Amino acid sequence: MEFLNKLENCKLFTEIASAEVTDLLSQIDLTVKNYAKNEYIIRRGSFQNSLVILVEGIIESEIIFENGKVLKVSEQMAPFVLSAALIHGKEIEYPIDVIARTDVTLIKISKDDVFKMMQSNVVFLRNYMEVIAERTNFLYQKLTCFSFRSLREKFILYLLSLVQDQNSDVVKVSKSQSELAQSFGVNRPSLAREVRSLHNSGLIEAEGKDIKVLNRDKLSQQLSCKSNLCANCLYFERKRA
Amino acid sequence: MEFLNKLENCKLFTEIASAEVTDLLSQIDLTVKNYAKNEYIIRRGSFQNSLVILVEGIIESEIIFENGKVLKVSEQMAPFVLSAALIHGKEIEYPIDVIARTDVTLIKISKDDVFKMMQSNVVFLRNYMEVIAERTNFLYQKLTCFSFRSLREKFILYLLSLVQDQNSDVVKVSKSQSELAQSFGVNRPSLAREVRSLHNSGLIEAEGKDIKVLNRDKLSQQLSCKSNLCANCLYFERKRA
DNA sequence: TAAAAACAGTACCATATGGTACAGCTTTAT
DNA sequence: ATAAAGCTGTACCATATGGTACTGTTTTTA
Repeated sequence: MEFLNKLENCKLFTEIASAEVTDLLSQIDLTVKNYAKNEYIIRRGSFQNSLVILVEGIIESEIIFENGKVLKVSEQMAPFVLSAALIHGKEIEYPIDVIARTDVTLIKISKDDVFKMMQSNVVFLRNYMEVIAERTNFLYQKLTCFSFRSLREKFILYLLSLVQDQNSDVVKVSKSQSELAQSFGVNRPSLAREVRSLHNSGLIEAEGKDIKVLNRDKLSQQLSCKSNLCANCLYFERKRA
Repeated sequence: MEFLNKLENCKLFTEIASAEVTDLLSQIDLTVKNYAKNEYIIRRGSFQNSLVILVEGIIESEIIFENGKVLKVSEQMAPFVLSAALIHGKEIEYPIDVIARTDVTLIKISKDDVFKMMQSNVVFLRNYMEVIAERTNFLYQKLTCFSFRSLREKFILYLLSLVQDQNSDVVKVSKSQSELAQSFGVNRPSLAREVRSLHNSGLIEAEGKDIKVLNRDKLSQQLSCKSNLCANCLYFERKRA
């Protein structure tokens, strides 16, 4: 059980003593799977019956359409729980593609075994429901952001979150423009144009991946509504402790 | 317990015998609440700790922004379960506004009591998870539709769903243009323009709320991707048996 | 280290949608 | 019955974004 310590870090097992976790897991079947970088882990349209716990590596959830368009939904690093809600539906086609962005190790637990664990440990049940609640909230926020925010606003929100994360007005963008554009659901040149526009209005200084926020307040004023929706964790979910 | 029969129709209690439902409910506290038409049931930004079961009437979930913009997320008629996932989160601000569209009766059950029921009845737990799975799927579909579909496509999908529902090429639109526009997240005149455009291209004959689909196939061909995402239940969730 | 791939910057034009305004019709409330 | 409110249809212009193409730079891969 070499993944035990990694599993324990996962939100599903917080506040459950090591011994109890071992006990819980001994009642069920775990499948350990490895995926190479860029391999598909789940395909959109398939039927999923297993809970997936990412114990090593980084994955990306995205929707890849027939016409080649891509919407990047989120990016997550281990430990992370996948498809906690969806496996409990009947005949639900998985709505997104999940792809390994690095080499990845994950654990699969069948739906039935998930139920077993829910019934045999209340804390696990609580944790599980909390994971689902957070994901649901994430989806609502994403939806909100998509229908209310212009590209300019999306980028500003992203910038402000970087400023907060890196605790500095001079930030380094870690994503490529194409990636960002895919997260925002827009064309890549459109994003580049918007960055230039913010630069030219004197709100930021952008040079490659280095961006200096010149006036945080003026930047915030560009937002059509101040509600803190979307401010955090919207585009890329944060690492969970 | 006058609402018992109505509660039993709710998805949460399917495949649970009447006697058992009574038993389950006797262990917990139910609060019955009434709301008048157009009253707010839940406000965006508030903290919700109770499961809400709609037993009578019609409600609407929407996001109303400070600048007056509105996105209609869904419309549901009794029996329906609300906030099944979100109440289990810690400090999650409710992401949508819920409004009574008719006079409404609903039942509230505290988060703790929900847990009690989950633990004391496996079928209830299963049903509960299924409700959450469906809602999650709905949100993903909505998100997908929002990022991939043009207004024209959204309207075509809506039309095709009407054709299917009413089982005829001549359909009656039951919603006002403003409502539809809010569901699609666009301006009202933009929608009107698009309807005119479809009419002028000879794909439909639109006169007021009566629309005749002249060529179902040609209409479908306008869709950028054929995937059956969004085809059903996307804009307005269907009545659940 | 060289070749290939990915990337950022930019230009150009097309088009979808936003925003506003107004007219005439229909439904709802008084 | 009348006034008020809400609805559809339409026009006009502004603007945000899409789509494509090309260039030069940086990073990755072989």
